[in-house]
Amino acid sequence: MAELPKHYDPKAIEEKWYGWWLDHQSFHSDATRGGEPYCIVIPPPNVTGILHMGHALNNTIQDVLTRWQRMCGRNTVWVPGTDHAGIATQNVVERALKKEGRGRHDLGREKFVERVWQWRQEYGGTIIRQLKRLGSSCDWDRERFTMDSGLSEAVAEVFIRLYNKGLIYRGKYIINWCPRCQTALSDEESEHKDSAGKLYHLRYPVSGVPGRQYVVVATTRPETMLGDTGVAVHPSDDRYRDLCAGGKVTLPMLNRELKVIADDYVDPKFGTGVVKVTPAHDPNDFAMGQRHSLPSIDVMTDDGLMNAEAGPYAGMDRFACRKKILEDLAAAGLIEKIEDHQHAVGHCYRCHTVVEPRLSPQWFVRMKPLAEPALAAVKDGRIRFTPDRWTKVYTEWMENIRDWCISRQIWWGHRIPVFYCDACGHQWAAKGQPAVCAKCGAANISQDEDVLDTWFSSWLWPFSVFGWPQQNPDLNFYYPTHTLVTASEILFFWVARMIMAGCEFMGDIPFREVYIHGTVRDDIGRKMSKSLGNSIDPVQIIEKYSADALRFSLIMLTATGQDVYVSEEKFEIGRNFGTKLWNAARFMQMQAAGCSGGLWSPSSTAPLSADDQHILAKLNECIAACQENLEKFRFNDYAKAIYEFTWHQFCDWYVEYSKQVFYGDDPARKATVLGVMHHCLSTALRLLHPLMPFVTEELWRGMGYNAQNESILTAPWPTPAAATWDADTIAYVEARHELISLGRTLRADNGIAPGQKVDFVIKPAAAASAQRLEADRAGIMNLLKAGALTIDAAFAPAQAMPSTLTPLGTLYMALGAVDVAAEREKLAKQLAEVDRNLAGVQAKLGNENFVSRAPAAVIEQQRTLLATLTEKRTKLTHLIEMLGSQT
RNA sequence: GGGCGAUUAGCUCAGUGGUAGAGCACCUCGCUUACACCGAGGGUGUCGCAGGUUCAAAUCCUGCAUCGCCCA
Repeated sequence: MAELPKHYDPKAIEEKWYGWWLDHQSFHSDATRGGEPYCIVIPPPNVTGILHMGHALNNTIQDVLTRWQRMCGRNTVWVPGTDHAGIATQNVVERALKKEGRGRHDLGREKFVERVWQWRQEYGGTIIRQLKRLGSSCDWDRERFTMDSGLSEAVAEVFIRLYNKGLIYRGKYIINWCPRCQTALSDEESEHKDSAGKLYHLRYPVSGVPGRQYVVVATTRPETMLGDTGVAVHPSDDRYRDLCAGGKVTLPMLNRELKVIADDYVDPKFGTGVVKVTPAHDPNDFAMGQRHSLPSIDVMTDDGLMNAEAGPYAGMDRFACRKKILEDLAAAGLIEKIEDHQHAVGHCYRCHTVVEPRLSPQWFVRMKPLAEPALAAVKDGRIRFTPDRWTKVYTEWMENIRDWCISRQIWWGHRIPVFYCDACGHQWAAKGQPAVCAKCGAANISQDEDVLDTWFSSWLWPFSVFGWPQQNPDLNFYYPTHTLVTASEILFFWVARMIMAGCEFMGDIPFREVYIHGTVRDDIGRKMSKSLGNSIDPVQIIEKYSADALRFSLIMLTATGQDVYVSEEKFEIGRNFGTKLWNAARFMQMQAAGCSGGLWSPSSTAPLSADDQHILAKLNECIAACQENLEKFRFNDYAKAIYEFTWHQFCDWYVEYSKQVFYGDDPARKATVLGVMHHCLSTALRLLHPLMPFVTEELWRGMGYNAQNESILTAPWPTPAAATWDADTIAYVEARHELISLGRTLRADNGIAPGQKVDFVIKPAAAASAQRLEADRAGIMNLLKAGALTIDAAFAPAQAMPSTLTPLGTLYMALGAVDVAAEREKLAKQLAEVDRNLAGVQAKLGNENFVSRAPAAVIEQQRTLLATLTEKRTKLTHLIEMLGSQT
């Protein structure tokens, strides 16, 4: 095979392998194939969306799980798709129309919806293409869209079932109205932002109460006073007994008489203890209005202007009206005071316009009955959240659940399947387009104008993607799905509702585990957003650093469930790691020539050196760590485990060790070492494949590991091998690594250039280590760049020599000229450190409480430490004495 | 106002009771035939503050401070 180029060039390779996987249906799963299923459904991205870092993280995690489980042999499917994003998509198309000088009403409903479909055909595939660039191993044959006919049927089915069960109702309630989108929003779609506002204290004239000219009410939205129909005080508030006993309060500007009511809702301690009551523009006021039969007066239009009820202010924008009404009140001397006031103001999650709480006829789902089984599913552990703390957030939301406003006053979406008969007034829910009234048979019927909230289709996703309500083998095989991977932002919007829908319509949970990852932020902690201009485009990162680098870096940075801080330089981690891996493979290719006979494999009986055994032991540890961390959703620890093994164990030590074998003249040893390397690399590639699918596939084939499994995608996930080595050997190699590092420090401290050879002497601490060191002489010399190496238990330096204590003995470096003062200082510092530690250990062991109460193992550990430190102290003292006798 | 999270090396973060760690950045030396997207070496940081529990606390408990998020 051709020699690999020096640098990995991802571009061509990523395209090549993604194409190959698609051509070979590698991501496709089929229920008829049987086996143990593993299933993930994608959180469907918005069809208008483009890939951002949040998607990149979310989908990388799903792909890691999917590829891992596929390699583990499960019949794995990751179902992709997009949602129709009612408001967002309609906004996009309306904007395009506006450029043509037209609005949706110019086209009419039917033509407009056609136009949206057209838009979707043309531009809706962007994010899907981007997910492919990322390497997502979705089963694209199963791609779904929430407006597909099948999914639309699911929506209708669900609506009708709930409607007939009495769980869907229509009524006039306070909802969040977006005057720009001109539609109702659910509570979850109204984002509360803290704003610096004002609290206006207004005087409302009073008559019929001696000594009281007016009452003072406080409000943050003075324009809503035009809809006031009452003022309220707390029933036990003695200050206002007189007012309740027959006072008359008049609304300024409109001279409307306001009813005085007493209601527990009023907080006597807030403001003056009197509140204005505006039932049509505030949820709490609405509730009070209901309790006291106050009329509700809506003073605004759909687009946020004041309507005829606002009298002289009719036609003004709501904020212009606020300004004008304050001027007028001030002129009339009716403003008592204005205070600064911090409060949360709802904003439309799509267009960020200030939401207007407003009385409006809308459709709602009664959530309480749906919430109970969904709450139980989490409480009894059938569904597990990771990190666990989300369980509490979920529980609290579910326990205080409020009804869900599902109607939207837009055209793009699933139209509410409710029909009205003009003849008999009958109202019913039905699929399709009934021709006549279900009750009286009259033909003049009409359908409700509203469409459903997009989430009303998303909450069915885990089963609607498999064809529900049609019963079929896929649904039986894949449902319930296994893992849901999502960000905390849509816990209420989506996750909670899916659980409710699963329990209600499938009679079973939709998934077993929910992994909630953090939000991707910029490197100073701000959420990435277009308006801040701080977002990093994942596609650009892929162009510059490769998809593998993007994926690896993101996961490496993501502590379980914590937010991720990214900046562009961070992606170098993944790129550098890919190159490192690539070059290790190149090195192995170059060594193949000098081997004779069969390469080592785990079934070989060829003798293994200590280093061979050590790297195999480390590989075992790595396999175990990858497995454990993936099982626990500790993706960054999984990434770190494979990174640490590949770079610091395999490349830093084993590859370096191998050089003296390859540069030597023992062909059988060469074959063994190369075989061990291939075993390590082919295993590491498989462990890494879920995270870096492209480079691992390229190397899998490039290194010729594809005899049994053409693609690494279906190669078996590694399991730890049976250990054929002993702990002493492994410990010895670790100790020797330490010796070599300490020797290098000696060199650096004494200013020896990296290439310069210098002689070393080891005075071994024990006979056993002397033997092993002797056997490893060549390797040690190589790694220390030693000119000569003496191993001598009786060694006593005839002159001053830089030295250091290692676990295997004292290491001396031969130098012509030695800076004795510097050497003495270094040793003195080490001695001080030993003394400090010694004091700590002695204090512990001298403490009777410690000895009597600490576990035996801890005491033993401290005793060993005491012995080690004492010995170290003796040796250091000796070294210093030796120096002292020199000049 | 309620809840949750964070506070550890210059930066980003691991570390859930037993001698403080990683990556990056930075400094020194080196283009030694896998790799300069590299190698070797370099870490005293009041583990936010104050109490408490314990033989032993970055780790458990309480309070406080600062920052962030969610919900009212």
